[in-house]
Amino acid sequence: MFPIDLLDSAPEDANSGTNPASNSPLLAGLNDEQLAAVTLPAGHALILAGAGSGKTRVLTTRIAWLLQTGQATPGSILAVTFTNKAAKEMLLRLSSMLPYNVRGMWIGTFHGLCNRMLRAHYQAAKLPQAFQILDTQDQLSAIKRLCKQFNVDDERFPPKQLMYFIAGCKEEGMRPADVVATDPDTRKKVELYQLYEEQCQREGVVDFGELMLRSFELLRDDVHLRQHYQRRFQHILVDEFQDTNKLQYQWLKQLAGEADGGRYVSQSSVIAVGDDDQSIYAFRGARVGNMADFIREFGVKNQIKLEQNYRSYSNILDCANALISHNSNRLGKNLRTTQGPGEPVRIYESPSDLAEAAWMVDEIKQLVKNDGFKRQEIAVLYRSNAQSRVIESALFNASIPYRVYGGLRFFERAEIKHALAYLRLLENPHDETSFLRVVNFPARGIGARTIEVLQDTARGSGCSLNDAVTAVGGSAGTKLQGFVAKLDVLREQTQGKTLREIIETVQEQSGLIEHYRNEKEGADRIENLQELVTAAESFVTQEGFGRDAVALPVDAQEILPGANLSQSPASQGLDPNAPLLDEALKAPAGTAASMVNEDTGETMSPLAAFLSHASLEAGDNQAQAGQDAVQLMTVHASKGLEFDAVFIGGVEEGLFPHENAMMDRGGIEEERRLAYVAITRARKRLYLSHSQTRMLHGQTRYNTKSRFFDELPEEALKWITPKQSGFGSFTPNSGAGGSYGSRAGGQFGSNWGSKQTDVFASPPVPKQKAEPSHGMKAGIAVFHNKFGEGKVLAVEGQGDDARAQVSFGRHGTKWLALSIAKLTIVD
DNA sequence: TCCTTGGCCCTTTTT
DNA sequence: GGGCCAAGGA
Repeated sequence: MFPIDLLDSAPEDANSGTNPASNSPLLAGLNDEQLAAVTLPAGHALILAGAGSGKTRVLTTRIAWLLQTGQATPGSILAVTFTNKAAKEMLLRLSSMLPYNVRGMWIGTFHGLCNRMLRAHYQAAKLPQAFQILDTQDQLSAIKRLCKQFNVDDERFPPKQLMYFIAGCKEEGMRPADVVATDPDTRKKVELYQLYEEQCQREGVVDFGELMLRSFELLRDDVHLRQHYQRRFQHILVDEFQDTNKLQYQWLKQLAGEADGGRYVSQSSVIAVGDDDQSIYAFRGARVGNMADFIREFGVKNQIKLEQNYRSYSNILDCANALISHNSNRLGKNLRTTQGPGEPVRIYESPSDLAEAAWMVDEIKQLVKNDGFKRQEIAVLYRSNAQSRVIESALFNASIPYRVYGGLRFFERAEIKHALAYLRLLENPHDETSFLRVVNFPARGIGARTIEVLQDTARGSGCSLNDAVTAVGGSAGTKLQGFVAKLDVLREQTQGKTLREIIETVQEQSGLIEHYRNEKEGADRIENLQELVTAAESFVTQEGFGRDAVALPVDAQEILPGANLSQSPASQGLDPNAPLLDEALKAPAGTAASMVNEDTGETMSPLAAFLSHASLEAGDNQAQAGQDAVQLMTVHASKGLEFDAVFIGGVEEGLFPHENAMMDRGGIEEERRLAYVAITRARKRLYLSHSQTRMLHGQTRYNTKSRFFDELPEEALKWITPKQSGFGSFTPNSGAGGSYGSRAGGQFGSNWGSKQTDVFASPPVPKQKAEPSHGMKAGIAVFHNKFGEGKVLAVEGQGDDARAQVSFGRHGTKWLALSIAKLTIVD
């Protein structure tokens, strides 16, 4: 057995000793590359940080070092990341290095910082003060509404596709007028894009792309504001630079002062940190090319590569390096480690996805039992979410705790969105997405027909739905007016209340709680609604509003002196030379935010801030953190994480690389980067597997092993075959379909035989227990005298203890002891 | 108005 | 296979 604890003390130790200049405790333990990056002189620089090379550490230490050596003030730093997770991590580390509150610093996600900027300058950005942020769900429903209104053929222009189109345009920085439309379809889409924009503006809402674009335009078009921020941010640090899209890069250029063609060039230093080999978000507009552009356009002299990897054994790194070397146009980088080769990377072929999952379960059991791995240090990664189901059920049947990342997150839950919609309407009654979401929820007799009349009326008189209700007659009008009156009453009742009180009042008065109380499965939802109160309370405390802060000011205009300001930047307190930040950092927390304050971003009441937070940060779905459970997630979701043991399933042509990515070279290269990311997650053990058959979308597919296997170094691999044989040999071309597997060359690659031990003579079937006598297994149909026909979801236990989980439709899902319940198997 | 049914779609995912 | 949505019946 491999001594797995060999590594446990390694990372920090391996870091030290190479650094002669570590006279500051801050710099202690950095290796030469890291030290050079942390102590870079002023000027633009690119840091190519390989996986596991201590990137976040370098970034945060750099910031702390700048501050400690007096080269920067907290307010002169802008640090931007992509995910809330990364931003939080950075803030957390910084706050442990720095003696003061780092919350007021401009550290956050692109969208979070844009939101902050737009809140502080909402008038210059031509937005209402209480503008609301649409998340993807909201955006889609807004687009659907628009399409309905203009009778758009949703066969020809599916709303989802329109949404991608609009988001894509915004990612490129294009307004409708900027889009070159050569064909009628595109012209129509541009027209709808224009209408969508008008709708959003009318309703006072912005989508994610708009946050970015609006903020960019604000900087571009308002010379005073731009110069102010350019002078202010002397140090700009960008994390995951390879994932920036065109617009984000332009935004950075505005802040860095490079965009004015030399007329105004700031003294700022931009440090971009990234890894071109880990760019995996091209499908949402990320442009690796930004790295090369950055080097050229900013005249970057300083490039530092962090290639020392503190995470993985060399067999794993060798695989990663060899694989990624097949990509073209790389900036060039090779991970190295001082750790030994470690275990070989294991590769497994299975006859079916079920067998693959069963093999994983067996291996996981051994890792835990024999090799002392913790379950939470074992991850199963897959290319697409659909793959998780089979693995989940295998783990479930083996009673191995697991946790699936991804899926529905807290703020995306229907009941939470309903509650938030009421809250948003308190702030902004013209937010039609929210209005329509709850106008008849809980049901109050306002049907589709009534809504239609209301929408027509509103359109006819050019006002919002909220304002149009008085113009609707009859009983329909009465009901609508009742709804609006209810909102008015709520707005009244919540004046001067704390956020907690507001949410509780709204949930109670809106009838949401009542509604879910009467619903069969409403208990969970009520629990979630209560959780919303808790979330709000901890938000308020964390943001420094103070628990008792008044969340809805009695009169916003009065409390917010910024509210009626001004066109001139001077009147917004934007004296470029004013020391903005130290004040902000010292500002006493605990009062309701009351100034237009760029450092906290709040022109906002706690309620407004919380609503922004809910849109920008959907909240995680990590149900029972802390439980020692195997981690299941997509490769995308695994970025930035690491595990002792990693399984990558479904490494097959068509799945990984994904068939939709095979059209062009760029697609394959992105898939390869994705595989690179997946491989570099592993510290000690790495398993790759592929399956000859796989059920996907209700069809059996026959996949060949991925081309990526051919790009791995043979000496780092171990091709494992099952110890036990059995079952008839697998015939690839049996069965229907075949459209997937019939690639030239047949099922097995040309160099297959040399690597695989006799695959046909003893088919690679993993160890399987003999079929239990009751014959129950997940997926089969059964009949029960009382509950009728049902489907077995899972089986566990043996002999007399054996029990099955069966879904009976209207009777729900039940666990039945097989020795007692009379279940017959239906063909 | 609510519930059932059938058709359709299906890569990855953050903000 | 399964989730979502629109349509149709009670």
